[in-house]
Amino acid sequence: MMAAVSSAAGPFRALPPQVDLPALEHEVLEQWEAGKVFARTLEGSADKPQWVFYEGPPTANGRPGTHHIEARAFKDVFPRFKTMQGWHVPRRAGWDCHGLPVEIAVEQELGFAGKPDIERFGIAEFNARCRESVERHVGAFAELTDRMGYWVDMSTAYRTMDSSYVQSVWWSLKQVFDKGLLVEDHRVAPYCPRCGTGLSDHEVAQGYETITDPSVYVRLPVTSGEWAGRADLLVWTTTPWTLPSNTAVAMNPEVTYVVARSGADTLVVAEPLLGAVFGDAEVEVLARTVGREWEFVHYQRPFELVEFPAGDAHFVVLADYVTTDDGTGLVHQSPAFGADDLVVCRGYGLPVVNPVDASGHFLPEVPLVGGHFFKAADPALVEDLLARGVLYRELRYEHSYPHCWRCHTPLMYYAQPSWYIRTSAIKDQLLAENEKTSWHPENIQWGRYGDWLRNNVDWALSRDRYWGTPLPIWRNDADPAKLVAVASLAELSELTGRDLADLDPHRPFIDEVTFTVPGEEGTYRRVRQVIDAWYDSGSMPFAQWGAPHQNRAEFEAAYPAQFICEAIDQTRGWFYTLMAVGTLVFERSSYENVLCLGHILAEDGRKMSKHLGNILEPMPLMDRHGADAVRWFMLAGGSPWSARRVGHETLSEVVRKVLLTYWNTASFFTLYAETNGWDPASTPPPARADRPLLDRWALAELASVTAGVTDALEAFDTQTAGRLLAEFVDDLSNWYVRRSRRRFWEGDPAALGTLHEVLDGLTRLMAPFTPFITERVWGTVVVPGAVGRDGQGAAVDSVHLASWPLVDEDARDDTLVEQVALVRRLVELGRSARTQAKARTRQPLARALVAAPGWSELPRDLVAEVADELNVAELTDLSAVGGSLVDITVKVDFRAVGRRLGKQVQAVATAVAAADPAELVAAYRAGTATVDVDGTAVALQDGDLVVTETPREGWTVASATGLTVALDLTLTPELERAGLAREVVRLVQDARKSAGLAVSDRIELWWTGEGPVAQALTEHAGQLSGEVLATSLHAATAGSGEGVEGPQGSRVWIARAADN
RNA sequence: GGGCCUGUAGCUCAGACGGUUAGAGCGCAUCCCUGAUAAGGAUGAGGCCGGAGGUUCAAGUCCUCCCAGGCCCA
Repeated sequence: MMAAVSSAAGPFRALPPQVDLPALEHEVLEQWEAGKVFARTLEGSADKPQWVFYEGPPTANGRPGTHHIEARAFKDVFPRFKTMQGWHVPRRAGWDCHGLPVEIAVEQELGFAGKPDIERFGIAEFNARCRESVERHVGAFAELTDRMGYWVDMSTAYRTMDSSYVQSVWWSLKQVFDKGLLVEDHRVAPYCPRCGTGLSDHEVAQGYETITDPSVYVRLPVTSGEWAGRADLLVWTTTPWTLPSNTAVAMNPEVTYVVARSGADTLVVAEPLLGAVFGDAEVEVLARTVGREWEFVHYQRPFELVEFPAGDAHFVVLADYVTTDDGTGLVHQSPAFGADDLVVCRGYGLPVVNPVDASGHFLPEVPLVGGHFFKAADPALVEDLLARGVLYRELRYEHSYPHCWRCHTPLMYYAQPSWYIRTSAIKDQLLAENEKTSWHPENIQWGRYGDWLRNNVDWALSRDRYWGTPLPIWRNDADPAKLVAVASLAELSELTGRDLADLDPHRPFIDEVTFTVPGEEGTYRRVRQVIDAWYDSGSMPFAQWGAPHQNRAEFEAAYPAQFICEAIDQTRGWFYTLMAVGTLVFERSSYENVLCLGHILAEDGRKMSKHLGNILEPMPLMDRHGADAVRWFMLAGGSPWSARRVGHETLSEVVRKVLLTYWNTASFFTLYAETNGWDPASTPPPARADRPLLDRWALAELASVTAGVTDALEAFDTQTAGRLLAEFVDDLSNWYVRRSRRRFWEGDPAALGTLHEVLDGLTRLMAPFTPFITERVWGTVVVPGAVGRDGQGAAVDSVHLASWPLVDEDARDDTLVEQVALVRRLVELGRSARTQAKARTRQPLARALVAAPGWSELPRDLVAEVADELNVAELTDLSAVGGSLVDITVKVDFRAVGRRLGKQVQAVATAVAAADPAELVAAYRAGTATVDVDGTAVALQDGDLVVTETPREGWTVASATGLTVALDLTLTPELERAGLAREVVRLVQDARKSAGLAVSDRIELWWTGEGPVAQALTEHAGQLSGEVLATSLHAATAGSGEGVEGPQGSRVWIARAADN
């Protein structure tokens, strides 16, 4: 900090006007660390009611990006706000440790190609590497968290891989199992052949990619019935690799199909698709029948590469799901690779033939494509179809196709046994829980998220993988129908008779645990799967405590959460799993309010991505602009729920407009508080009512901003809160401080006390948004002057330990706020008029005319504000000047009249426009105005008209609706001399500044000049020396060439006075 | 194909209960002000408020349809 330069004895020390915000933030971080401030906010509120926040665990995989700051800023601002309001808000960090992302990262490090490599390497060693990888990445997140000032307790962070966490998850799964909602089923499910595991719907949802596939139309000759040997079924598919296992062809029973001949082809297609198939070619329709007539008609299958079991196959089946939207209306069936196919073919007792192994490759014995990866087999198969004349047409087809969200391998739909949670059975409950949840923004509730719930399908829970919470189900090897779900290692110890309390519950160790049940044949062995890591994160409300095995009371006290927050991609992720697990296990959702954020984009409006080269790394970003700036942008720069672009431009604007303006106001205060040695303890400001209007205005604005910000934050609306704060910072600096400067120079306790009080309130309001800069201002501005004024404990050493400001109802003064707003509008108009006339503000003018509603009620002090700001000696009310000299335009105030008279407003407006303005306004001001509408007299009330008056001539005028300022530009020699004196004052002030003088330094002043300048300086010598703090004024001999050039050939120069 | 979001100045975005001259900031130009200010202020250019209908005395704002972009899903 700057050393004290003054001998004054007040408690304040000046803050430098310039500030290096990132450096300041590092100092504040040290201060928090040393003072254990975060911990003290928690300890201090320990006896207060709890406001529960859940931290959605980031996947501890890969490095954090700038978008991570977004959610973390919101996760920080509301707990800080609530803490200041007097709630106890424990915040516990967490890390999502399990899952495919981690496994894939480790596989890549080890150069593995798939599961066989892992099996050879050893599961124990592989999982150890996964654990180590997770621990590595946690560090980078912790660093980001700390730097941005996100207060969350990382020392007690929960980790989904910890034994206690895993056992809590087990416990919950056993609850689900006992309710009959955890079942094994053989279904066709999305499956990643590279990872060798099925995926859940919400994982699939994240991995759609646009790709081009072959789109083939294939002829299948009819071999039975009326058309045997005379026609071909035409089927369409985008997955030629499923054709070798073709089992049937499905037709819609209700759709009309035709047998159509075109050239050499005779094909069976759905009638509505005739045009799409044949195009412009000439077509002869030979027959027309509904689909159901075709049932059991046999055909020749496209390939003879795969053996089918004995029994009937390769005939037409009927299925309602077949549409005529695209293709041919005949759908090729391969039950191993299609969910619908499996259901339909099962109904006909057809076999499930699968020539593709679990790694996605055709079995080696399959001719032509043996050993090919499924998608890579397409070209060879299509070529063969073409060669045999079976291919009718081949196109390229661009569509979005699901890919593995982690490794980008195209997914197969693949029939295999999996464990499911029957969430569809609790759909109504989920909808009911959603009804009770408060979403921000609202539309997510019944839009994106509600749709997702309404279309709920069972949760595919199991993964045939390694690094995850093992599915805690043991199966009897003699009777596979006998299953035991286990809720903890303690329970497992009982079942096995061994103490397993310290067993690592992960694979492969848990797989080795087997047991028998007395009186039952066979041995119980664990099923091999692990579970979806999303289930882990959805379990955090209880698993973070290890509940219910331990900390049961803590868990119950903190369930459900009042607040969670993530980005919109979590609608089907954490928002869902958290609600689903809560509802499954406790029949109650685990959160009440959820804030759903839009994504952060790069400056070019695209997603940040490595290959676009538009990544902004979070740590350098904060070290350049400061964490406060980045936080402010995230919280208040645009709407949090729409996508926003972040860039250096935007951030430096935040720094300049918000942070530096605030800082400079604080710095200004300290400068004059120190210079004047102001001590509120010995020189308290006068009672509010006795302070100047401007002080009361600042306090009134503060009260109204306090109310507005509080309301906005209660509604989770940081954007509105931020806008109010930014506007207030601007008003405070550019109106209150600027207009009150003179009083600060003089050390007026009313001004100093008011600004001190306002900075106190403002700093508290801003603290949750920008915790660093407010902390410094608190320490240097608020604390030294705190004298227990407001009973809110102002003297605490951190703003984050301070209480949230209450709205000072006594200070609110809406009339005053409106009057000052009027003053500022008039000043703007006056400046506009000056600019038009090229009359610089430094040139004093004799008078101006003002017309404005409410002008006559304006207090003298505020009138003086306008006069001073416009540098005009006298302001006259235009309406007092007299009708003959002014032009009057008048129109109705549609809002006022429309509200009262409804549709008559237009007629009134016409009548008002037709009336003589001067007469009408005179009557209106007397309260007796009426207009004639269709023969009836309509009385006009006060506020019904907008009157704009402008002087007829000889004035420079600026007007807005209902407001006019007119300047008299006549310059007398006296006024010109006053202008010259002002000019010289400005020159001297510039000279002071460039000489680096302190604001209170006294100077000696020399000048040369002749004629009006000399006269002006002599005449205004007192004012001049007063303004520039000159102890003596010397008229020097002309022509010495010293100093700076002034108006009309004058020169001035200065020296610091000896007696400072 | 369905759902949702967005569309306002060259760019980034505000616009309460519908009210008649639609606002900021950035950028540009010309000025002004300055005992805190890296700031601030004024003026100017720049707008069919995506388009078309409708409701209403009155629509950027409410309703319907369409167009464009994005996200999510089939």
